[in-house]
Amino acid sequence: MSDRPSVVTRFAPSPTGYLHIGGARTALFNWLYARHTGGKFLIRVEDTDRERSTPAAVDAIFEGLDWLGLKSDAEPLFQFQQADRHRAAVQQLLDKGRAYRCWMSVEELDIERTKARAEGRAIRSVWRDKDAPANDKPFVVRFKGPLEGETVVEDLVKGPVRFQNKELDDLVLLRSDGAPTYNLAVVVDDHDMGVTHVIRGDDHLNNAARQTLIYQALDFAVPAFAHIPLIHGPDGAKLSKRHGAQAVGEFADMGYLPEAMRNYLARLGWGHGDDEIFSDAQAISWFDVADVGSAPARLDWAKLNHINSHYIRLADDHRLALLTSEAHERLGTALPADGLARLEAAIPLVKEGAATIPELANLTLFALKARPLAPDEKTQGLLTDETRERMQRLTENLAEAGSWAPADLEARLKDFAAQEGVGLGKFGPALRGILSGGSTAPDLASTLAAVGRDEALGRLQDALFKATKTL
RNA sequence: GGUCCCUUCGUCUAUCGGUUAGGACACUAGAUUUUCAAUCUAGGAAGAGGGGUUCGACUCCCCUAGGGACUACCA
Repeated sequence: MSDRPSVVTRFAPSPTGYLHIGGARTALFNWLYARHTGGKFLIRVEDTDRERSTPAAVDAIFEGLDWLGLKSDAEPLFQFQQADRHRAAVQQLLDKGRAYRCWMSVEELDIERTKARAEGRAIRSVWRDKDAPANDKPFVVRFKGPLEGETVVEDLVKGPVRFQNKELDDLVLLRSDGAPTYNLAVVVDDHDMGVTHVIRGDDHLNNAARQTLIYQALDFAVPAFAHIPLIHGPDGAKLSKRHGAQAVGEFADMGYLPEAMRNYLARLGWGHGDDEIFSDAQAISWFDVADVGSAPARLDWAKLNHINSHYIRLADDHRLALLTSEAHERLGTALPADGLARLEAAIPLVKEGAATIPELANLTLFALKARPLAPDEKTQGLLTDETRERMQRLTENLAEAGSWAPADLEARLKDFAAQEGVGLGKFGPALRGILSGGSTAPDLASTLAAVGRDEALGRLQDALFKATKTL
């Protein structure tokens, strides 16, 4: 009996840049499927292109996966390190007559390519059936694909996809410098890693047919394929810089929570009835690649915001305070020494109104300002003589408050309004303006309480009594 | 050009031959109101087009149109 888990999935990014949001979703689907089936989720870095692969990109990708909470069940594999194994597989193919050396020059290839294109057929090398001449010129090794018959890719998302073998060209397995190419390496590595389900982007569907042929030539079991559609921008075009963000790091910086990202990304292209908001545990128990939609989905910022605001409400206040303080630093807000404590006091009051962390930063501004607050124009306008005098009476009233608890403050404000014979609208806005310095703030009693007795009375005094008298 | 994939409200989706085509986001109107929100209620909004198959098609088949991928000694 084998102790190998029944399902093994993998995420195989090429380290040529940051972790793209589409790639993140691919990783998420692989992860979900592995978790759902009780299998394993592996990561393989496809760095066979030495020109374009960079260590910085490797770091960026792992950082992105880490942030998203997608951990590999084994040490990540670096494809380039398997090069010897890849070359051995090519030798095997050569020995079996399923591959051949090709001495076509770049120029010759160019000519053949344009010719083949004009004739609407796949390109063929003249060396496919020619004996090797005695020479030491550089050559590549190509796969010798069948010219007849068809290859069917049984795709879990798209259904069976049929390809005529004669349409598939003889792809390069080994470059002239002896380095293996992607199409060979994926097959060998996926086999060696025991991958049973290849879940990857739509853009690989055509390759799947060629790869299937290689699997067969090598006598490897062909894994199940699932080609998931790419994510498009809100306008339906391929996601690009002008859509706001592509890298998962950018989403993090924009104040989205990883759990919100997982929920949103899972919902993009996959669904479970009418469920919109669900936990990781629910996603894992419900997810099946076969249920992934076959059409590309567009990134919808409004919905992402909605889901994120849901998770912000659920999030722990201390965690939010930390994130919000980072956001404030990025925004250039001057944080007082007790900034974190002030944030933690203010966040429960405003978190329901925030869709992202920067919004939370904006909503907590009122609590962080240092005395004396610069009065904004609107508040100045509110302070007619009548209102100013009423506010002075209110300040004196508040100064006598025995309790600074929100409920008591609330009652006190109401009593004061009654005592003055006016509605809250007569002085509420002015009180708010003075307390917040013009920033938005929660309801008045909560704001008073969050700011604290001394600070609140101080702010009132600064605004109302500066030139006249002290309290 | 060739091969392949895709097509339900503005967006994400449900529907797996018989539904008043459902939900969510967004939007609109109203309620609430001490700012900004949030919240509550109500409302408008969809099967790309054309042929078939069938008693009956969003659902199955074909064609067209429109998107997209691949067509590298990139992955």
